[in-house]
Amino acid sequence: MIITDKIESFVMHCGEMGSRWGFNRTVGQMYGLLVISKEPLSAIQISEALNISRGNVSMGIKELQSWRLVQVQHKPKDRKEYYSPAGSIWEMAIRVFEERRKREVDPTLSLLRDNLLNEPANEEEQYAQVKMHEIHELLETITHWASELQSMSPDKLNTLMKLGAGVSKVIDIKDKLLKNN
Amino acid sequence: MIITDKIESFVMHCGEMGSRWGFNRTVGQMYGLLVISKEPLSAIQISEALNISRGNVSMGIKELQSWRLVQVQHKPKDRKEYYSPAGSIWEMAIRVFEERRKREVDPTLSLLRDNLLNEPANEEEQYAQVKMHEIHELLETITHWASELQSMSPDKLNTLMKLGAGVSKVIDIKDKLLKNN
DNA sequence: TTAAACTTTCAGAAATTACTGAAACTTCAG
DNA sequence: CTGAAGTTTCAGTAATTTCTGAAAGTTTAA
Repeated sequence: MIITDKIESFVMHCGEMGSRWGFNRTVGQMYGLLVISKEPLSAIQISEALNISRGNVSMGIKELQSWRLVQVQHKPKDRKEYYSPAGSIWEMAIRVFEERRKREVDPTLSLLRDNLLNEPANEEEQYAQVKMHEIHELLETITHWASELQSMSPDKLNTLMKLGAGVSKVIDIKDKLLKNN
Repeated sequence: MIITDKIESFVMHCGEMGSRWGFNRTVGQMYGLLVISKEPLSAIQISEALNISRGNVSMGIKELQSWRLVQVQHKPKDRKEYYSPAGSIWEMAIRVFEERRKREVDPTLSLLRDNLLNEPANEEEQYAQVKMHEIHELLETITHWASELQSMSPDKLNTLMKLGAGVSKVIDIKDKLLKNN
């Protein structure tokens, strides 16, 4: 585990960004390290490379597993567990996206659904409910869309993204075709 | 500022989700409160409704302004500043999305760009660089796509989202049409 | 079984982040 | 000007989150 400057700067950056991405500094560093390491790493190697305690590594791995971002491997004649990133960069992005949706949006959707069941008791609540309804609708539309996109193949999705705003024109054409029929 | 149970549960929820959405508890509560309040609120009203100090409200408003999520208003014959959410629910979502991209993705893109300029010094770095390149490409594609989507009218975007995975078929049709010409 | 080699857990310490409240600052009516 | 009505700042404190390291737990080879 020789960590050169270049690798270190990337790993440290992942640490700094960690909390913005939804985990904490060391978990961010750990993931960064695993992603750019050619070989899977053992808990001890991670703890030495990042100067953190063995226990912390264990908790961090657990956290990364809850995000479905790491994989455990074993080497022959060795009882240690070795960790490596689960899936391609593309899958990593999908998973982070998906997990964040679960943590950031789903609880809100469920709260809103509950609140929308009761009749508003006064004018203030009436207004509040209208707003909650708007938010609910928007979040529903977005999550539904997101899950449909996720079900597309990476390949198709790539085409779609590269198409960019051009998709708007394609939709216009479709509308015209439909009218003519 | 009568806060009924229903309104309170929403506001408190925004508080709990606050840190996941990128700000802290009180900032989340403040924003939730502003969103479901029919009338703009003064700093004092916010501080009383949420039981937080006047100074904290000031800092929170500053934070929300940095996200471009609140607007200041004035009432005639009144020197106080009144705050209300900036823009529709739709715009709110766009802004949160945009600001988060700035904070969560842009710094990483710039780090990756810098790192990719130098030649890898050894095999480990070689591998690291390949990975960084993959990440860079993915993030570029996504941010570029996101900014194109943002430039579409809410209306078009809505059509697109409602179309969902169906967009894939539309693209297929387009490809066929192109081949025939 | 045993014990070595490993992993996990968790109470308490350390580090970080958020909040308060008082002082400093700003604005404006008289 | 002056001072009343407001806003902002920030040092110190409170609350929360993260990290450590030792103890408990697990697995497996012999």
